[in-house]
Amino acid sequence: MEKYNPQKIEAEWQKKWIDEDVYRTEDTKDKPKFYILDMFPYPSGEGLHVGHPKGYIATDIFARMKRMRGFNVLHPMGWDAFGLPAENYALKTKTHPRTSTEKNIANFKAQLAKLGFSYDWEREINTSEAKFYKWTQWIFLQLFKKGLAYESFEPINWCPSCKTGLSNEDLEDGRCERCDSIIEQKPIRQWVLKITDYADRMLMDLAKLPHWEESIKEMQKNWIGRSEGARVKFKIKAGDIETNEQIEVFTTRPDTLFGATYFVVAPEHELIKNYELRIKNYDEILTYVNKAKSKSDLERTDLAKDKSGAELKGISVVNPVNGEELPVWVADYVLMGYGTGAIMAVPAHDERDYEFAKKFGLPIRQVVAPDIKSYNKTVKTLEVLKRLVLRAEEINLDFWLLGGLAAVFHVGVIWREHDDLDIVTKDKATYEKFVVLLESEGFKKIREKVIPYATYELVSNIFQNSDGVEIDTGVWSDKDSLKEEDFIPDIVDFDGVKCKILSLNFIRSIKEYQVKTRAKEKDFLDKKYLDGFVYSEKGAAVNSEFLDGLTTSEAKTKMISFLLEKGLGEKAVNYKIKDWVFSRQRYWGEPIPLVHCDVCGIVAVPESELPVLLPEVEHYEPSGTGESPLATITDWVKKLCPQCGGAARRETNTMPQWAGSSWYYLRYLDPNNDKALIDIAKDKYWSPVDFYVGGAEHATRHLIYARFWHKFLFDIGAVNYDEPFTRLQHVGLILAEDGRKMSKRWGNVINPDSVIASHGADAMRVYEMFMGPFSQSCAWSTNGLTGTRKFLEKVW
RNA sequence: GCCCAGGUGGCGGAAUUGGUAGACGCGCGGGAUUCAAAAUCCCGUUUUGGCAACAGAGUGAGGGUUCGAUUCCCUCCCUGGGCACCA
Repeated sequence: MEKYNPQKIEAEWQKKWIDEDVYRTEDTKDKPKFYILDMFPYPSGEGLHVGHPKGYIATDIFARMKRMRGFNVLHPMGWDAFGLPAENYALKTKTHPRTSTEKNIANFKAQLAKLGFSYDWEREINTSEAKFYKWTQWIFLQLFKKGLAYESFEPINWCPSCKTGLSNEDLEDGRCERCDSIIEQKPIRQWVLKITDYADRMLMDLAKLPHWEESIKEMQKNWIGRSEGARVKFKIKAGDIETNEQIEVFTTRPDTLFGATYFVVAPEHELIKNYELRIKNYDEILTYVNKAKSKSDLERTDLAKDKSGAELKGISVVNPVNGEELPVWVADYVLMGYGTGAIMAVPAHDERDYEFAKKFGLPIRQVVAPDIKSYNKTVKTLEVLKRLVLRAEEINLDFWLLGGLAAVFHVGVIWREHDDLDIVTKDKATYEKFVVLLESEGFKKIREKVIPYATYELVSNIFQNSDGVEIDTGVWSDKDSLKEEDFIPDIVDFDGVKCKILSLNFIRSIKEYQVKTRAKEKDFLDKKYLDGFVYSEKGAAVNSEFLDGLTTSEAKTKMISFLLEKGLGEKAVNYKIKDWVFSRQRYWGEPIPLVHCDVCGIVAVPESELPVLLPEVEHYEPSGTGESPLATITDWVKKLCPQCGGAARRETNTMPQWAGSSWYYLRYLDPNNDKALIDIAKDKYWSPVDFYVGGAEHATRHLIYARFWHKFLFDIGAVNYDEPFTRLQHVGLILAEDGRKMSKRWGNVINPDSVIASHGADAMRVYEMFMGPFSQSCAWSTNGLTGTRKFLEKVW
């Protein structure tokens, strides 16, 4: 027999696939659909290294399996083609970004082709092509019309090296994610998208995504950063006179209001300016404020540094709960960007306040004591088993198959309480109702349809509780493939009700037992609240008049209703996420389709005039003045106002690189539509994306932005579903053989082309799937690659 | 500091309804083939004792539940990732 020769085999078949156009995807509706997507790459000049295709290999295997199982599979690829590297390259070489991008795309495509992927290239997209970004601009206009895009002059993150404003998501440790420069706060005219309006929904709807990785959902949760508490109003006193002015704080611990001993505002807080004449030491305060403002965020938020601040002499505030007068301080440990930029300080129960109080000799008053009872808590443990169930979607019930010792089958009802975890009913009446139902109609069908998927390992499921022996008589499957997304397409029709067969987890038993006091609280109890020990946990209220003796959560509720009654506060929710700074003062991006008119103000470019084409320029350099290079093209900037016809100017800022990627997955469904974003009927069939694979570094950028835009598109009726990606899997990095990141700098990059030449594409594909847990980063090993090649030779 | 994920041979790593721990691959040892080497094929390979049969120990550490724990629960340690003066 001929020797295994991958180079020959692979070339032969890849040619055949192209000649016969086998991977063209039609919009036929006679098969169930499956949309499987890779995060599309930025076509860099470096080309692919072996790490890039890992995710593509996985999705390709999955797509092929789904096709063989009878699904109509959509598996497209495209290019995230706007962005800084092409622009920086243009600055250096005067090559137009479009030229270098096109070259890079051709290179990427050739490299991908050799790996034998089954993409439908008819649906290829490129975010920098006018026929694509026309619709990116269209989405922006819809956001603008709904008041979700606004112009702002507030200080924002500014990268002095890239000479552009950046969003919070674009920072890493206070540095520019691209060039590592330290970020400054600079007031720049900018466009901002109101992502905060969607914060709550983006958080709540994470619950709709059981097939997303926990770690990514967790990151998004933290990024959105919802906290519940109260807004409390403090009256301002100037000298001895109580004014009618009030100042608000946000707190998550309204129960500690009796422990407030002073009050702090951020250096940027308007109180300072407004009370200039009342503050006796205004010069001193101004010096402090200016010093704070001149620091970068990185310096200001450095945890290691000492607390600093100054007292605003001549003014004070009144604690609404006991009328106590509190001194007001300014300190840079309070941030203007969170809550109201002012806090009530409770040094006994907050580490930062404690540190500050110690340094400046402010009083400390305990109002929470650890509650021994609440730390000897009862813990519940669940025992979870997998069951075969019949799911009747029409009547929203699951039927639980029971196999008695005599192999007689009954059906029980499962109350659907959560998505994956259901509790078997103990209600006998309901249970018997369904037994009757079954006995009257077709045991036989259930036997025929269900039994092939079931096993009867009764012996291995005899359990003994402390109560005695219990025999589990359920019918379950030993087939792991019975996951919800992989339901067996067989439908059992019983008593006119159609049921799917699938396997579900359910709680078999709940055990309770006592847990001893945790070490942390025990330390505290032993010390009996000694000085030098901050207690920021829950407990019982003390020294708090009407709250005394209540647990922390009871005290919170009571305090909030007290404040509400007095009109001095209310329940409130706060988020960490900030609005999305959406404009960039750079060239290679989508022009923002707006016009500035002296008479009408800011006017949208009419949709019929889209796309606003990115004009050619002579110089790509960002001006550094807060305007993009487009501002220098006077002919282009000049534009008649669409509303009044008078003289006006185009907006010259461009969109960030995240704009195109926030919706590109939709365009694959209908890439050539020039009448609409996409045909809503095609969206109905193909959406949402069933399986999405890409790097975890996008958890709080691309994946937040895309969910935001998608929900917006859902709200304006442009799409049918309110979440874009059903299942998300992140792919781990491939490190170089020396354990470092693959990089030109280290000279340790492995090129897929040379691997394919030496071992073949199949060996590389098998090896990359075999390296270890898919989502973990892992070092390349030539020995391992050789192993898979030998394995393939044995198969051959 | 807080949140999340993880910790199994010389190495990458299998083992999820709680039921034979170490699949598969790499490496290593031995053998076959060869004049010799490479490649290939076969056998062995957690560890301790033993010529062997076999016996003991063993999934980061300690405890718990169970007839039975890599798997469930608690406490602690370590590694990786994320967030961080977020009130």
